[in-house]
Order: sequence, then structure tokens, then C-alpha cells
Amino acid sequence: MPPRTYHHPDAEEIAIPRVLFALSEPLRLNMVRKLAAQGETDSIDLGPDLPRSTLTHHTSLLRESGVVFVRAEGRKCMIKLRDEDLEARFPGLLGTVLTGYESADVDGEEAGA
Amino acid sequence: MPPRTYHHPDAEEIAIPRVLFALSEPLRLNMVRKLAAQGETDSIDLGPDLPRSTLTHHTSLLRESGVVFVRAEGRKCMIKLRDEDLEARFPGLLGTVLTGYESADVDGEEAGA
DNA sequence: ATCATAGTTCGACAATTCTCGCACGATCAA
DNA sequence: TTGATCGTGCGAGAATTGTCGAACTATGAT
Repeated sequence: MPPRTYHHPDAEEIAIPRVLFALSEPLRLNMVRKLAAQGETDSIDLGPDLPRSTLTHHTSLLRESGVVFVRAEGRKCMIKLRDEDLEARFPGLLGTVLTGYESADVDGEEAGA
Repeated sequence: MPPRTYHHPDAEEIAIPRVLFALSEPLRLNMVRKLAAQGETDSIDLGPDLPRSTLTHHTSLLRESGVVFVRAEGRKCMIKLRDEDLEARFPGLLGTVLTGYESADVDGEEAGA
């Protein structure tokens, strides 16, 4: 049985509306924030308190929108940001969003990430 | 009878998730694109083919998320981007999104804006 | 082989969001 | 005043999205 594989859009296929939508969800934005701070991360660390199926849902959405790259590692699931692809396609976007997010009213949340 | 008035969030109240959500809709992103190119614009120019109630819906959403400023002028409705507020709060965001949008597969659409 | 763990898929339900017709009030022109 | 135009609010229905339990597969350890 082949290990789990995941489909990822090519860099050129990444579309701004989908990326913005993916980042517009607080839960997912928090996941992206962690990924930016920690680099490649075990999926479960992105939402330890979430039901697994919910976590898969959001991870898949981030993957299909081109925001993250997902890779199976044993039983686990490693996630990393597609920094370079996003930077090539939408220069500055990710940094701007994360910077703006930091300066806002975040950090008080534990319920999602 | 007082002329129509509109509520706008203060600059500090503008939240990134809401802004990203507002911009994640192709219709609205197109409206914002026009506003960036033309400056203050008659609302009807933002969606000449849309039913009025649909146009009001999207305009209100952009306004409530802090992306645009709306002002009544006679019977009409003038819309402009809140460039400065957005720049102050999320430096570079708007420019990055619009630049990335331009470089993508847009322009072929007439059905929304 | 057995068991526990991790992730996926499916299905159902709740919550949002989108679209748009319609009635209404406001504005301007004649 | 009459009539045309514009925006708004309401309401309903469609479509999308979010949440999560349950069953299933794969992996790793005992």
C-alpha cells in the first residue's frame, strides 16, 4: 500500500482569492502563524484540541489553496508553509498578513490552535 | 429627514480576518481593484450588471470590514478605498493583494464588475 | 498477532454567506 | 405633484462552509 500522498496545486495555479479565503479563517490563520514561527510542524501541534476530522478539514483546505505543503511521515503528518511559492507568486503577501496579524488582538486565544 | 448615514469601523478596529474575507470574493476583489484604479467611484459603476440589492450587500460588507468608505451624494452612493487606514494598520497588504491579483488570470471577467 | 495511535473519509447537521425579487423611502427633474 | 431613478431593508431559497462523530486504513510498538 503506497503511503499517503497529497495533491498540491502548482505554484502558477495558486489563486489569490483562494489564498485570502484560506487565511480569513481565524483557526487557519493561527495555524499559518505557527507554521511561520516554527517551520515544518507536526499536524497535531497545529490544533491539539481539535477533533481530528476538523483538523484534517482545515489542513486540506490550506493545502488545496496552495498555502501549505503536506507530507506523510510514518503515522504522522508534517506541514510546512509554501513560503517560496507564495513569495514568488504574491510577493510580500504572507509577511504582510502575518505582520498585521501580530500587531492586532491575537494571542489571547487558546481554543483553536 | 437626515441623509443616509453609514457606520464605519475605526481604523484600530479593522481586523485582518475580516479584511481577508472581504477580499476573498472575486466580485468584491474586482470592486476593490476598480476603486484602486479610479479613486472614489459611483457605486453603480462597481457593478453595473448586478441587481441593486446584491450590490448593496457587497458594498456593505466591504464597508463593515473597513475596506471602503461610503458616502451618500444625492441619490447616489460614492465609494472609496480606505487606503490610509489600511496602510497604517496592515502596511503593504492592499498593494500586495492588488499586485498579485493583476499578475493572475483576471481581466477576462465582465459578469461581476 | 494484537493493540494503540494518527489520519482520512463519509455523512449529517448547523451556521454563514450569496443572490435576488420586492416594497419602501429619498432625491431630482419636469 | 407626478414620475423616474437610486439605495436600502426584508425575506426566502440556494449554495458554501464549518463541526464533528463513527467507521476504516496505515503505521509502529509489544
